[in-house]
Amino acid sequence: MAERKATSFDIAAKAGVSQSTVSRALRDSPLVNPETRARVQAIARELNYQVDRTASSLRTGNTRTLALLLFEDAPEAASPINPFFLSMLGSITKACSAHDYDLLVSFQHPEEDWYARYEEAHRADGLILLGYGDYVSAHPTLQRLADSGAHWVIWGPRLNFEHGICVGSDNALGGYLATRHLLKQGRRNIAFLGCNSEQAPEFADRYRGYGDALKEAKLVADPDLQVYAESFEDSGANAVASLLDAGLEFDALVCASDLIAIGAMHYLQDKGIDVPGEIAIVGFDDIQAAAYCSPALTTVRQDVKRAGETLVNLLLELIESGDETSRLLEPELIVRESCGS
Amino acid sequence: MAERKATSFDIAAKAGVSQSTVSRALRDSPLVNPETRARVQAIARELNYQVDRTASSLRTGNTRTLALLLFEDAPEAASPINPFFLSMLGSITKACSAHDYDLLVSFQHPEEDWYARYEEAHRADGLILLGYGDYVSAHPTLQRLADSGAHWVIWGPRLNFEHGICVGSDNALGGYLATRHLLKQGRRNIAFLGCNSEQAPEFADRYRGYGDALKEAKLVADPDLQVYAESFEDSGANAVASLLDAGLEFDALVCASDLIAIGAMHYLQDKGIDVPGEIAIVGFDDIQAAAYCSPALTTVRQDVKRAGETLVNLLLELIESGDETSRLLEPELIVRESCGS
DNA sequence: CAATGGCTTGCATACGTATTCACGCTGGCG
DNA sequence: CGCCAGCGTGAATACGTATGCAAGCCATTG
Repeated sequence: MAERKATSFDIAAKAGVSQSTVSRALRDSPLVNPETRARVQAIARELNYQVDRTASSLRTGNTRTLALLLFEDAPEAASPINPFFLSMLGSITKACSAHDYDLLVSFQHPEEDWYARYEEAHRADGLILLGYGDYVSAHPTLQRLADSGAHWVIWGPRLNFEHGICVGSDNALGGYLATRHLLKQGRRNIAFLGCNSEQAPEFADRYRGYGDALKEAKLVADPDLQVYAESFEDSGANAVASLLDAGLEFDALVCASDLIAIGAMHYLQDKGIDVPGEIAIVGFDDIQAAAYCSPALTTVRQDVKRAGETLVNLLLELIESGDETSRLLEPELIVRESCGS
Repeated sequence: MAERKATSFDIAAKAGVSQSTVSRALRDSPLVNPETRARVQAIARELNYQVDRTASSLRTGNTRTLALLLFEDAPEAASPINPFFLSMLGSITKACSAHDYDLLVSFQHPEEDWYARYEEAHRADGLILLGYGDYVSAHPTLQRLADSGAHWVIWGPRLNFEHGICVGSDNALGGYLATRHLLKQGRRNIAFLGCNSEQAPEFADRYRGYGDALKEAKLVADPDLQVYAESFEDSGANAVASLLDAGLEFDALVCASDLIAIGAMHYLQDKGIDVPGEIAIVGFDDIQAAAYCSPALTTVRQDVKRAGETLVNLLLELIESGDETSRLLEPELIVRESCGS
């Protein structure tokens, strides 16, 4: 069957009506006689007719498609994708399906001038930007995007652009919950892994929450126990190693991400240190691996399903009504084994 | 800037040439004078002009877009996506980017009549089908797709359709490698978890490889040690529980997927049984969590990166030259801790 | 009986691009 | 000096759909 695809004209001919009527009938327009509509729709089914979305988009000006732009630190094909973003991708895809929208997915080299490609090229009605803060929000082209009147949402901390909206977790609250829980367990020397990240400004908020919880407990955070880490296992291992090497006393770790936590946990276990017996650990994100490792990782869950739905819903409302506001989602502490409860 | 988007006519006016010339210049046609071309391109840049892909597609008949259809057992938004497919999604996305193609991602309810939506509706030039075998390959609409002359590739075991090509792992080889390795470690009572899966026919090939390795070692597979499981943690736990409850002797598990292996491993650990001391475990897939669990899981890696590239490359060649053949990819044994090496 | 209005339908056009066809101009050659 | 070749350009059109506008028909009403 290399035959030409059926068009609305073919249906029109077969139904003995005009192409306009076919178009209206297929879109359930009230203008067309119910009988005619039924006849046209029957013929359309019979011919396996599908509206040509390309032509339809050209005519109507909208694509019923959203574009997801993923910003990764290392966009080479070799590197694995951050598992948290991968889950977000899954939930966003499902949220789009639910609204009968299609989703274009694409990786972006942060250095590239990605600004124009999608909305400009009339490929999508709106954009979802996903990636660790600095790689996206500090990008000069984001300003251009904001100025362009395009429809977009971004995952991450709130930004001050006139157009475009932000959806993110309340990272400070998350850091606070993690730390308070450890304090309730009686831990007193709590270190924080993930300060001064260049990669992820959201870590700074988590760190702030950690400080708040200590302050509330009338404790002073020991500056030596607050160390740098990025969201990789290696980095978590290095961070905890530096603490051990310095001979510091600590009985718990609040980690700015699960990858850091898992790296740190494995390092401690390799050194024969019991987790959570000697050192309790709390992570952040609740990636899938958090539940699988031993001991299972207590962590601050960012509800990926709700996040994806929120991003998509807000973007669609923004497209339709043009008016929406940024949102902050509440994270949730998931207590497993690594915190010693 | 709510202004109208610039069109090729705007550029034409500004450059003092016709729209035809603009179109040719932007596509680097040799027909147009190099000077004119440079001038036109400069103006296009200046106006932030982007070719309207919708109109372009309508005219040329191709979209430079592929569609990825993901078939999941439980398409409700609540359920998490199988991590192996999620990684494939990532690698396919990257492979498309590398070819400057866009990727449409969409979940499919297996019961639905998904056949027509993409190529038919002129949304994509080709289709990639991804999901556990039966949900896709046994579907009646796949036959319609195969008959329709559409361009598509499917991940999984080879199928006999006239059109369309299959890319999959050599699952039998994988099962063989896993089992042979355990035999080399001196294990003799090796159970297999994942027989008779309704979900995943590829498990049957893995099981066959397991049998081949035993036969090669002149061992007879104990039928009691070959149990049913689907690719969920719970199912793995149940499977190994049934072995323990039956009081059977075994010193190793070959699992048809990593999720099964992780479920089984945790169950054994809960019962105070040492892995790999008393029981060695090998999984299949090499999902991210395999490296993170304790002990780290020895597993048969399906090279997700190469798989994604192969799917995309073959599909593109199929679209362009119309002639390609199915491929079988070699899996690789990744030795970690859970096998007791 | 004429006028009005509601209900259906068809005609014509626009969306923005890519490409076929035709044409004008320049220079070389007979 | 005239003709032809070839390069560069423009005019016109097609891709398939959605929709504003106009018109036809029938029934109702004054």
